[in-house]
Amino acid sequence: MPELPEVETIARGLHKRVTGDRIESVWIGSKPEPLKSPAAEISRTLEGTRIEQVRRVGKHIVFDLVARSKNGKRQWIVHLGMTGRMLVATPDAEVISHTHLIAKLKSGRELRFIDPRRFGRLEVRASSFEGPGSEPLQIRLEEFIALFRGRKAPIKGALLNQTLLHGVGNIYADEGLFRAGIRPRRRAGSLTRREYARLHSALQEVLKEAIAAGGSSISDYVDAEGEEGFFQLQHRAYGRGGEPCLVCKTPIKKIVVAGRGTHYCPRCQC
DNA sequence: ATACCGACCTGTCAGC
DNA sequence: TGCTGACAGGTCGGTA
Repeated sequence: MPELPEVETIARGLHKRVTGDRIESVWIGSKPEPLKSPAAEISRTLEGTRIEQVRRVGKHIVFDLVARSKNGKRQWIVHLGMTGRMLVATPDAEVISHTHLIAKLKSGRELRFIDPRRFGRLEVRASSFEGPGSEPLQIRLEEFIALFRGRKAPIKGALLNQTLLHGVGNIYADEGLFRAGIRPRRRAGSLTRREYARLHSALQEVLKEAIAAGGSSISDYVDAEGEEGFFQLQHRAYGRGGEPCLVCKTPIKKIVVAGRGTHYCPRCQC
């Protein structure tokens, strides 16, 4: 589900609502599949800590936590997979199906992790989490070019590779390539300097606009307050297969690249 | 090292 | 109405 703008929106919402709160107890459901750390370790690590801040790294939500006694800094890393949600709820709110974790907070509120497809992952760590790749919103052009030089994979696939750039997923790869006028199947290493520059700024632009719109809600994305985003209304390529290009009216094509549904304009993108 | 492809899960929707 | 198959904001591990 969530790519950089959605995770950013969720992380900001969580930061606003739970910073300074304390995790009193943690319940983890009986199917502990969506975990990277063992369930007992997760509860033990979270319980009694104060939430110092919540932020996004790539597609991960990072909770920076401080234990009460020792100066034990620790982190709770959440990846939402395709369908994960992290909600702030009141205890009387109905516990919907596929709720895998509930953290009770001192304020009386709860953090709830819900994930129907269970592609999401929960992990606790002691050391600082850097994420697998570079931040799309921070990377400078030269470094951006260096990531893709020499690569034979299609540029779409390279954009999805989290060890290069982290945070870009299927929607924003398509939207970025559309805005940059570059076909998704072009070999990543074959772009001209001009094209890399266009892609670099197009990606940053679309990601920023999407954050400002609260992310894209296709079927089930909601932020920490349960609110939908509305950037899906501004998609120019993603999900528009067969519909006329907003620039030239040519029907948008839908193909498969790197195993993912891929949308592009055969006239505007070269 | 790099790239592809199926597997992992559940829900939904189109087509028959 | 109900079944089947395809598809979905993502990653991972095995294979070539």
